[in-house]
Amino acid sequence: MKNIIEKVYKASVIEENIYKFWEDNNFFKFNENSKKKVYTIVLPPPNITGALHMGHALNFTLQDIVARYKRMTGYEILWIPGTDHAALSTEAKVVEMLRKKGTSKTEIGYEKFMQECLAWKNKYGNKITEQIRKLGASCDWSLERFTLDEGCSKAVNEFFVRLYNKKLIYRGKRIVNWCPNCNTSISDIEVDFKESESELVYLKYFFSDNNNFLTVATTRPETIFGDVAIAVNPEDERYKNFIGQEVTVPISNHKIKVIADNYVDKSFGTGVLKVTPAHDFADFEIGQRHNLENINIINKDGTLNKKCGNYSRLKTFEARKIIINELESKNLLVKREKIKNNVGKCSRCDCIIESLISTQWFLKMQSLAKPAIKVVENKNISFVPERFSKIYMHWMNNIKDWCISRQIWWGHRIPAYYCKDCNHITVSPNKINFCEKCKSKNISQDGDSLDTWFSSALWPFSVLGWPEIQEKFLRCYPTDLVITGYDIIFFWIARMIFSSIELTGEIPFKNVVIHGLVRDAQGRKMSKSLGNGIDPIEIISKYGVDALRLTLVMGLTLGNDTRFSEKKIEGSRNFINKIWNAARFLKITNENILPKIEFNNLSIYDKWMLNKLNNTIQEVQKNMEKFEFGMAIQKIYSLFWDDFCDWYIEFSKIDFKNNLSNLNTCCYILCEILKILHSFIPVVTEKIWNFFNNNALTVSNYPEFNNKFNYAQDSKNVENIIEIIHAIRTKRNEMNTPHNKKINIFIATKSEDLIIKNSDKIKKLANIENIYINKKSSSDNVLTCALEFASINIPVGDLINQDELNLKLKKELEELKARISKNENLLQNKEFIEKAPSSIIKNIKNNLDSDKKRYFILNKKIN
RNA sequence: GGGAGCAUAGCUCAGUUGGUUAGAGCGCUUGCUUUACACGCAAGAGGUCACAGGUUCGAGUCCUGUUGUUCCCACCA
Repeated sequence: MKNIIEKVYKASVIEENIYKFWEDNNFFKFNENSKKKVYTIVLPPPNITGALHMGHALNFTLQDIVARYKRMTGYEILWIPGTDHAALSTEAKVVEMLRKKGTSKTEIGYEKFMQECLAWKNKYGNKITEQIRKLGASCDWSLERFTLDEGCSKAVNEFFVRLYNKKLIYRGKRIVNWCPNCNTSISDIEVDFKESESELVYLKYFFSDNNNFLTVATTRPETIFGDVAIAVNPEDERYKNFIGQEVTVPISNHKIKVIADNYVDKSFGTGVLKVTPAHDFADFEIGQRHNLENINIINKDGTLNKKCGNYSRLKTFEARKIIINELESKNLLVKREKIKNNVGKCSRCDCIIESLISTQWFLKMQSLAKPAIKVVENKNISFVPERFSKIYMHWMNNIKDWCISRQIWWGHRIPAYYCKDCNHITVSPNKINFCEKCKSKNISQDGDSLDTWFSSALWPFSVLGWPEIQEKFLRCYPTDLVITGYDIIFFWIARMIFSSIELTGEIPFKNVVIHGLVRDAQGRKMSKSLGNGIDPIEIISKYGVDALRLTLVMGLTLGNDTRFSEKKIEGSRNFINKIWNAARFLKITNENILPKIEFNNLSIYDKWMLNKLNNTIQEVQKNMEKFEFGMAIQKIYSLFWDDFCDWYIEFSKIDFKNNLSNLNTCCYILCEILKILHSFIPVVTEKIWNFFNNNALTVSNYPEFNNKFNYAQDSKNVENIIEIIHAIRTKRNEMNTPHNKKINIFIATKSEDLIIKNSDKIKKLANIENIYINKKSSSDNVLTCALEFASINIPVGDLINQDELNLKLKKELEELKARISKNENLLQNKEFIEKAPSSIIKNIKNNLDSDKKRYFILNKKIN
């Protein structure tokens, strides 16, 4: 064995086998017959486009930490993996691929195109599921799903039909966001408003019956062809008299009326607004209010249409420049000025969004939002951190109808059929071949597909077999947890909530845990355009998945962004190597070592360590229940490194020699720490566990807090020994005496017994030749260290600069003095004594006593 | 325009319901091949907790305001 365990932990070699070991043994498989309580986690299915990024790594790490923790604390875990068909993104990728091959989607046709997309899914979807495994995610692969598989499609159709029948889904000709590049409508939340430099141009609209004109300011002069009115605020004294009069649109020369509408801001521009209902959401509403015509002047490819005369076929932004020139040359321009305004861009391709009128399917939101607000208000669903519920609430309270149809092929085809004979629309979950009204066979299915989030919204229950109500659904729904980034609260979380309430009558999950973004070392968002993305899979092959997971979760605060850097991951790797070596040390010390507490043979050091472990288990468990992962791992880290390695193993080494009983206890403690570490760093812990156990760590039981490990007095004694050793080491350093040089010390103490009994430890860890207890040092030239229960004197030769030392002592004395008087004042303060809890008062009294003792000794020494 | 987050050591960040002398990792200084680990060990330096008020016996933590910064939402053409 000695030769087998490498001195440095080699992650890549070991990781390959461990996940396979878990999977082959079905450890992550949901057991329907289990009597355990079920804990269900909703896994956010990654897109099948591209590879997993750092955000996924964080997301899966957090989910897996919970899954493994819950599994070890006795739950039956249901965690169903899957992928999302990512309608628009995938279609764009496949279209691009076809373009490179010299063909196109229209050329190959619908069926063939869908096959191409499916081929893409099979290729890249599998790559992604492999990567999820690499991240160590302990999900049940036998239940893997895809948002476009048969079951999900069935759920989607059912959803559509039910809501259509309730008149919550409707088809209408309305203004929508149109991406000329993706060539489809998109929903409001897929538009990002970005500040950009624009030009505000002031145009003259002449009155029909005189030579006066009104000046209108606009950033989009090319849309004048679609003007149907100009609007002023009814309260605006400047323009009151013009309301109802007729003006001529410049260049276009069609006549429109001046109308009054409260929407118009008197202070912006000239206070006169041109109304173009077909190409502006606000104008659309004005148009509705005043019963105005919608003149669509923009084609779906972002060019002006034939209503624009000479300007037709030009891109809107090209036409704009030329129109401004023409206006200028015809003296129809008053002025131009640079302004900053928000321009809507497509969140997927960053192309400028056109607003235009189009026939689309919409989901009516008002009535769906109400119960979705209530369940969060009532805390049936809790957001962690809490503040995200406010963001959710605000959005839900101001929600608008959701445009759910997309002019693309890859996705769930809209289950609506149009009758060419009677114009009736039949909406059906199954394919039909005749009109439900006139029975004509002359029907065709809607060519559009549904927004990808329409199917994601059903994910928590569609993966449980809904619309059929199966045993699994009854047992596992509502689910317990979903973890996701704050960037998809609206896209996904909100939509799952209202869909679930509407369709199942239940909330989809009880807890929504929100994490932030993973940024680069400089705090920048990782992005393709910046080229600063770090591939988690590359990091895994270099440092191992445990190191990656540890880095992502160390110091993490939920909801806040976190930075990832090479430096950080080195630290994590070092920690993992430390665990590896501690285990290696125990194993090579005695091959027959077993994780077993030898209660008859416990030293005070064992008891001290068990006591610490026990307390940490309790604290960590509290943190885990509250999803405080960063805090939990911090405590385990410190327990392992600072307490277990730096003190406990070092103490134990002295007793080890051939004492297997002592080693076994040490091994037991290590294995308990492995258990609480396992959910964070599953691979290395499983591997090490394997040194000492025949079973699998991943299905072992999480340790529980136990009062029998409350060894208060022994622990206190060990703390005192540690304090002595630490004090000596510090003094040694002040004396410039290296650790490898033995020294003698004199200790004055009332705890003579304790020190005698543990002198071997003190001698070893502080490298002492002789300890003289309660004897006077022959030399007067000594360094003094005053502890609460002992005073240590170290004889020194002429090695030491006495002045420097006195300076230090004086500084310490000053500090002591200040603290003593502060605490004395505090204890004399009546209000403090009355109001402060007794434990605080007691602590202050204790501190005061020990400070006074130290002060006394040091003061004596210095004078 | 509305809302939210952040501001703590040189850097990156923790800090749970207010409670002794505010923590970690990295970096830095000094020393060390001490029977696992130099991806290590030991010791150390380094902080008016952004600023100004307030509540309280007691404030990094609660309240009000200010400044800086990041983000989200919103139809200023």
